[in-house]
Amino acid sequence: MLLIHLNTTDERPIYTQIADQVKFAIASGILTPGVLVPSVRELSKQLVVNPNTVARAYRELQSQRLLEPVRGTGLQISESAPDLCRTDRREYVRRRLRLAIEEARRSELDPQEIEQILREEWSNGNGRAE
Amino acid sequence: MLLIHLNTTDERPIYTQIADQVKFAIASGILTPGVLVPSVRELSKQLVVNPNTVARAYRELQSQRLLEPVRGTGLQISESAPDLCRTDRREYVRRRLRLAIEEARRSELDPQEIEQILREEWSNGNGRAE
Amino acid sequence: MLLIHLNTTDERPIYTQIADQVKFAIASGILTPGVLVPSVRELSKQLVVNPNTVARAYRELQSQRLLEPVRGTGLQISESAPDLCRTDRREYVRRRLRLAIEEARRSELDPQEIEQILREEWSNGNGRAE
Amino acid sequence: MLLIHLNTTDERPIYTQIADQVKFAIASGILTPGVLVPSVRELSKQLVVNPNTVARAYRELQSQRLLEPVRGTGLQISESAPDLCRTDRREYVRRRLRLAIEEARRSELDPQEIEQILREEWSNGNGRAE
DNA sequence: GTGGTCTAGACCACC
DNA sequence: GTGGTCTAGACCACG
Repeated sequence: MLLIHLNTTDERPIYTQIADQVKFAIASGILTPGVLVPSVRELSKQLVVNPNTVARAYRELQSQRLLEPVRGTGLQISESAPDLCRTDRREYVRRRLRLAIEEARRSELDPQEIEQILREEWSNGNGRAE
Repeated sequence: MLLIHLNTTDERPIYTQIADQVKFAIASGILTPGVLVPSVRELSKQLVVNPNTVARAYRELQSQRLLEPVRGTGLQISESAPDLCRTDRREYVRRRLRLAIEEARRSELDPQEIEQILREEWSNGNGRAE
Repeated sequence: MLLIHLNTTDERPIYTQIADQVKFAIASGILTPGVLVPSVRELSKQLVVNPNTVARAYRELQSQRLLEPVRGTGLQISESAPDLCRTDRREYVRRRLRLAIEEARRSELDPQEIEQILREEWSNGNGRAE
Repeated sequence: MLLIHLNTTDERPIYTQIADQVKFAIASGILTPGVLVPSVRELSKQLVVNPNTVARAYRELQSQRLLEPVRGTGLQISESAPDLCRTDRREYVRRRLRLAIEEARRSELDPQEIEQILREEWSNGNGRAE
């Protein structure tokens, strides 16, 4: 069962949030090759979201060869998806962290203070659920 | 002299880029209370941007009590601006880092790997001139 | 249904009149949390003003956390809006009255005479339908 | 000696503030017919204000027949000024108070609460020197 | 000269 | 359909 959590206050578009979480589910083995993702209508109902939004997320995933259509049945995880997602994921995480760190440096805040913040924020979340 | 650089590839709106750079200039002491910011028309000419866009940036800064109008003369840095900007900046940096870290966690990548990436990215930039 | 009336003789800008009337509507319970305000285009058509003017009014309300965007859908009254508007309204009324009274004092008119005027003007309006 | 206090945070234009205070000074007998008001240059220096601003205030006062030019000498208080100002002043004060009260009513705040605020604000200032 | 308001209209992302 | 961004240009009040 695929669990997706949307954050409407997040500035990122909803379709991106959906696509990213599908990718994470693939990378972590929750979704494996051959498994069908929920139908657009079903997922849109579950997430209380416009069907177009889910369709767009799936479209993105198809264009990245992570989902492939099975005629008359739905969309399934592709054979190559796990590999693609695992490397993607690492690069993605690295890139986001790098951007945040670069911006922190550009703010001309004292580097020691930045390091302090980094330490705090990293340890903050460790050990808690969600 | 206030130097503002617009990044057209940056996804953030122009007025935000302007406002943020004014804030950084205040936080780092380049702009001090009582100093007039460049006039809307002047800055818009310098940045090759519509005057309305600059005006909007300045309006945001006014609503945050960082700029105050001197009638018929222009907009000046408020007395309280430096304090506000310094704490703002810290909060801003912290928030960006926290969001990136939270997303990294959500990716279900191995925490040790995340920490490794964090270390690498942080030390990467240190020691180099930007 | 939200009814907004613009007063062209009022010296206050149109966007302020719009924003204030939305606030009053929230304070008096005509608009409740979760309700969508009329779309920018619709209200601008109804009021025969430029869409940008309505958008600006809504932007002010957003920056005061009274409206929040529902992406692709519109702007809704925030959960905290009623409380904010009710206290705001009281402060607003108080401020206007204080300013008028202060100016009356500064006029060096006999205080007894001012009090007399205050009484008259206050009782004048009571009991009549506006 | 004419004492004028400008409030730069007041939303009213400076030239209006100057003109009004001259009127109050006439109404209260500080300035009497035949007395010369300070020259534009002198008053502008004293108030740290653009000479144009003082000139405009004086222009308004002349157009209301409160000041009259004495060739080669300056502007003097007119014979009829005190009467004009005294009635003006009462009407002015009354009008400002009425407008504030009307707006308070329009806010649909509970009338009892408005009366409460009125009482508080009125008694607040009594007894203190400003 | 300054900022503020408003109009008109284009283009974009999102749902 | 929705709001958001940006441009272009007119007009106003203030100093």
